[in-house]
Amino acid sequence: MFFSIGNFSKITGLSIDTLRYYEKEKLIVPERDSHNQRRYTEKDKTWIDFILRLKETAMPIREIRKYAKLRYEGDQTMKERLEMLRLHRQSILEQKKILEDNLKHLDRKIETYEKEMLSRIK
Amino acid sequence: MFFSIGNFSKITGLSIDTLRYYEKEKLIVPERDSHNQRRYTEKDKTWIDFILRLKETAMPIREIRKYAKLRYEGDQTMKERLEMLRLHRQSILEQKKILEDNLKHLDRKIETYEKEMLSRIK
DNA sequence: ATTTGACATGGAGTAGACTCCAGCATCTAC
DNA sequence: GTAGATGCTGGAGTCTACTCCATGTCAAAT
Repeated sequence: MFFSIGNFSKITGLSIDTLRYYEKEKLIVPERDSHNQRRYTEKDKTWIDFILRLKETAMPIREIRKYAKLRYEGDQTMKERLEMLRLHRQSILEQKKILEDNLKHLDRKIETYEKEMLSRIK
Repeated sequence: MFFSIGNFSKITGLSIDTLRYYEKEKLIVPERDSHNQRRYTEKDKTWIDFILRLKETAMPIREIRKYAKLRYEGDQTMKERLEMLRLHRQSILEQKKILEDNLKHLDRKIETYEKEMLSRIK
């Protein structure tokens, strides 16, 4: 089964322009049919879902491109990719820590505000 | 005690240009001395630390400006600010959830990769 | 008295990640 | 056989958040 760029846009939620931009940046490079139109596959769907996860965890396109390059090079780059994933895992843990720290701080601030509001009513 | 923009830059870790940019965006507007030079205070330090926390939790400058405006308007805007903080708290929880979900997924992927690597050695 | 250093302003430039557009090809429906 | 939908390319434009630059003021050091 293949998807045209329009359909792939719908199932991924990415705009057609974004898909073409990602292709220009070599993140995802679909095959072309006899009329030079893009044919995205199920595999492309799996791949873009992972790309989106990398984006959600703040990986810049430059870095995703590095990973994509390895991936398109095939199995012999597995070790290198695994290394990238391990590093990225660390980055996610750090992002989580920052959020948690800020959440704690925010909760204290909200509490202070609430007390202040109460004392104002009295 | 006052800080010149140079000193304030050092203690906040923000560049002088960024501080001036934040002022243009009305995030933090320090007093001026008789020579029109900026005089940042301890309060400004506390305030910018909070701004940085908002930035770390992905609040755009546009939104921080809204909060800053309320804050500069004084105590009567407290309720509104509290409401903003509560909403922002929700946003942090959502960001955390996304990270956690992605971490779980990444961990499974790493495991798969590791198994694949092992089976390759055999 | 002049050089140096920190500060000021207004405006231009940059990086990243899209987003939009003009001009052209192809397929389908009427 | 023409209109409309969909696709293609190359390149320009947009938005956010800075970052850099030219020009100018002022005070302290030499």
